[in-house]
Amino acid sequence: MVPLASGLEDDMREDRAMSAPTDRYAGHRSRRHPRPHRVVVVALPGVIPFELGIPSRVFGAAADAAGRPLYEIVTCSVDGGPVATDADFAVTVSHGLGALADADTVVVVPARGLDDAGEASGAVDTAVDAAVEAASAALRRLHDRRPGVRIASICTAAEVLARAGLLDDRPAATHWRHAPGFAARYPAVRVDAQVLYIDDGDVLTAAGAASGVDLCLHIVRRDHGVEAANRVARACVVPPHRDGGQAQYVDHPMPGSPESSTAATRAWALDRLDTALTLADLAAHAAMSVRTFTRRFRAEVGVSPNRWLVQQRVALARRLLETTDLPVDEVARRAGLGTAASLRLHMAATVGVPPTAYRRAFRPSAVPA
DNA sequence: TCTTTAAACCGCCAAT
DNA sequence: ATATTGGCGGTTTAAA
Repeated sequence: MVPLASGLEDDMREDRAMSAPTDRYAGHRSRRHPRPHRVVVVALPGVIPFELGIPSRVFGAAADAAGRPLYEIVTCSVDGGPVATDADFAVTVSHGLGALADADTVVVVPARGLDDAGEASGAVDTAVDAAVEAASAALRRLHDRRPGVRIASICTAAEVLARAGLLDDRPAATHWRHAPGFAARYPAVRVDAQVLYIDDGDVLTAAGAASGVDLCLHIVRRDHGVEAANRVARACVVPPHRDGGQAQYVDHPMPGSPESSTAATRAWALDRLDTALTLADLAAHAAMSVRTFTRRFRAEVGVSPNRWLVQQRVALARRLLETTDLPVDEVARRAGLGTAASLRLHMAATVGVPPTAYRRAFRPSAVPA
């Protein structure tokens, strides 16, 4: 008899689902052979070059074992104006929104002026506003006509998706500074300010620029598996996997309203992961009973306190393995996991790779095969 | 690998 | 009346 509510089982199921094809992406896979998967990056006027480069960098670095590119990248400027591109990658530039017609994945990147769009004053940059309007109308049409197309946004570009109605009744991530106004403007959107990114199937949103990298990696992982995504991560010199956050599967009461009462305690705990932290310690810091703390934590974060703690500890251990040559025992100690045996156990369960092999992928010289 | 033991988890429910 | 709290205890999980 398998325990029904075993969290570990859940996690392992998640991991398997993550590396295996799922039904909702079947369409993308079957279409892969006729022509490469086409990613269209939508640049609004005033686009921020740094953010514009994120999808092309990540998708551009994705290649199969033979080195052939897995994605074809087209950047299109909404207003038909010129877009500065990165010469390192084969990026086609298209003027206007026509390129959307045969997109498999669309990524909308943020632009200046979006972050304070529709602020209380009502003073909206009209050029940006017109472009947002045009882009969202085009996305709306695309979504209606070809429901399988993936549409993603990075940072404040969630504005465009929301305007198109694509986020109605769905969970969405956006930049934390942008979140309150955003939630007020689009009450139908379930804004989640806690997570890095949210994959809601055909609509995906990332919170900030760095999480935009995480989201793009996540897409590569879904399309082509963990190996391909890790190759991209190494090429881009970023950690291969930051989880989008379990909160995406939690029903948030309503956007904006409840300030998470455990956030301060989480930050506090993150600073002392190397020490022993009991549930009682955390509850004491939050000035709540253990029972209330556990319950609130579960509601706000989506996982139980200890499970979250272990996740954070494994994440820290991975960072140490990636960036230092500390002995595995020392890594385990600094991450608060006690012994190397414990670290190995957790990494096997969540990452699927034991510590030394994991390090070898990042620091070949430090760990002779 | 198996055993032991402490801690965590969460449904239930009376008290607030 | 409804909502939140926090103690209890059976079951599950993790560390040694």
